[in-house]
Amino acid sequence: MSTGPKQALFAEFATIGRALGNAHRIEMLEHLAQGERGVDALAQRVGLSVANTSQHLQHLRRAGLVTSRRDGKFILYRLSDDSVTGLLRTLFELGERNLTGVDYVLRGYFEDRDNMEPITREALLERSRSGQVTVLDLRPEDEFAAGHLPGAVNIPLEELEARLAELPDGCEVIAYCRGRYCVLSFEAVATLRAKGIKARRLEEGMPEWRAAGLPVEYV
Amino acid sequence: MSTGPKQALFAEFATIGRALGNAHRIEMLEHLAQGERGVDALAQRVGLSVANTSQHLQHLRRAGLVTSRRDGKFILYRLSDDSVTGLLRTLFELGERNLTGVDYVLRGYFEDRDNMEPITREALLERSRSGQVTVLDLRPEDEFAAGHLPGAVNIPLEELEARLAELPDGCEVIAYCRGRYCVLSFEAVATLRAKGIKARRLEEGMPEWRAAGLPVEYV
DNA sequence: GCTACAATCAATAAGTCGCTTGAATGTTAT
DNA sequence: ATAACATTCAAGCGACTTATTGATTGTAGC
Repeated sequence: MSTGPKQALFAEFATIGRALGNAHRIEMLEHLAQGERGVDALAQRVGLSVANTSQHLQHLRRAGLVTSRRDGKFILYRLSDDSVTGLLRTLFELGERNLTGVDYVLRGYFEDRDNMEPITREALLERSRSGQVTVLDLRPEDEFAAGHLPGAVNIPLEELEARLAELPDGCEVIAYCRGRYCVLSFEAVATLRAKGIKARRLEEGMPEWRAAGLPVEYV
Repeated sequence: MSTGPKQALFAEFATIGRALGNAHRIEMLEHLAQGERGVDALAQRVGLSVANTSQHLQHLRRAGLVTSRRDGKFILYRLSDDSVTGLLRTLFELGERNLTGVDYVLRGYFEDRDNMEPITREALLERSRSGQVTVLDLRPEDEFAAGHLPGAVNIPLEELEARLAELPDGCEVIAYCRGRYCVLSFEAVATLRAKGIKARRLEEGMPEWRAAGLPVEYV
């Protein structure tokens, strides 16, 4: 009926919605939440062609979710705003609460999700003060270098089995990675338990930790 | 590349994004944030055919954003969760900050947005305690009846010019409606000022007021 | 039962999205 | 300059989305 300013505004907001309406783009946002990246690097991580990745990124930019800057040959993209992480988090929480499909996937893939019961940030802080735990970061080295939890050990998931010896004995391992739904830590916990090592997942990942204003280490 | 659980999860979350990726659906959500509605009633308010509205609503339901219940001949839809309002709000804030188009629309339509400078909830609470202001609700009567600001006067926008006499003299009018971007209050402020009445907009609308846990009147 | 009405379904046409391919632009290093 | 590389553009294809139409299901009231 009326096609006034309200419709025009909502049409604008809808472009943000559409930008979030694709699994690849959400995955890209999760990666960019770790730090800025070039197109090629991102393309590799999400397993898409460079041209395709570039188009997705422009889609995200049109929606105001990412910005870019040139650095020599590279064009580096990053989240345009800390609140993008917040938007993603709200999206995830809502999905986990109201979408049956989410629960289905989580249960289907990680049979015993009950045993996977994650530990919260607060609980981790408390327990790490008394030195009872080893904090394990499963992301690639460059993401680890761009900021990680204080005192965390970095072993990228692919190398975990080969480098089990680096983990101190008798300590419970708390694994974390990119975010709430990043699978690295899920797989790590499964691997560790199969080897008889006590392990649990941290509820959330690096961006949420950062967003909560908790200390970040760059060593 | 890998099409693991992460991709499956993100695909689920993307359905929420797609649901938000259409201006009509966002408008529907804003209406449903006022209270539950039948398909026909909603269709009229957003100016779409019933069949089309029904399809949009099913889209929203698939995304877990709305639920429905049967009441006699009617099927009433409502937001499935208070956090949907929160998601919308985050979306709006992000858009207002990062989308040039939003600013363009706001400026283009309401030439002197500076004069429109809205008043915050807190400021309204403070000033209304000393009785200096008239709070004006511009929504249709049924939405007013489903909950409104304490002490508010209800004059639907279409009737405003005819019912100016109902407003007390010498009092500044604070106008509000469905939400941050609902135009009713914008138009009302313009109308009132043209008549020489001091008027300002409340920054946000009913759902945000409710979400903030502030008192709601049902008289 | 039959009628009236609310809502959904099914089929369609026009438009948009997502991915691929190959060419074009822009920057660095030789 | 020229070569090498990162990124973007442009065209094209198949798949999905949106709005319309008319038929269908389900409920209330006679």
